[in-house]
Amino acid sequence: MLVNQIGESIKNRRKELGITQPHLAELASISINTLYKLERGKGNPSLNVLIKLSEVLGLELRLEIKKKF
Amino acid sequence: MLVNQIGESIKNRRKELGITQPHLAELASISINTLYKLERGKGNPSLNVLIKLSEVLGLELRLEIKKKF
DNA sequence: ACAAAAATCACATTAAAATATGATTTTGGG
DNA sequence: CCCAAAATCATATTTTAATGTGATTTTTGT
Repeated sequence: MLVNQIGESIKNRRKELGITQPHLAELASISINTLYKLERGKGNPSLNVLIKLSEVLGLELRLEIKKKF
Repeated sequence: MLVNQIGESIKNRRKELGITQPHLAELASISINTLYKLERGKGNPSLNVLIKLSEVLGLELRLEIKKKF
């Protein structure tokens, strides 16, 4: 999973839940700037940021063995 | 998934493949110090570091909707 | 048992993420 | 159409991840 794909997933999930960037940022205790960059595929977020967002959004981060093709 | 769980997964996968920290660090183009900390659950690795390691280790990072319980 | 490599750890430095702020553009509801 | 909120973006500052180095401990192969 690439950086911009993660950003897309976060954004889509946020939209599904009908929350704004400012609201999500506050719920996850991160700055709106960090969230904005992440959603746009800019930057290189830390694992903690991803984990915090996952918790708020009801997502889970998994590291699995890649299926061949 | 928590930070130390990710570290464990990386370490376990590395052992499975029979690679050393110095070797994996070189293959993934990260410092052994960063890898060491990650495996020990210390620190807060960036997404790029996780992606690089995933590629070398044949893992994939996924962000899924959490199953209830 | 020995030696060499690997792993663990501390510490200092560098690079970059995270934040804060303010400005501009876009969007959505009334 | 308005206008207020949201989103986008740039820039500066603060915080911290990533690195480099060296030392110590642990593991592993012979």
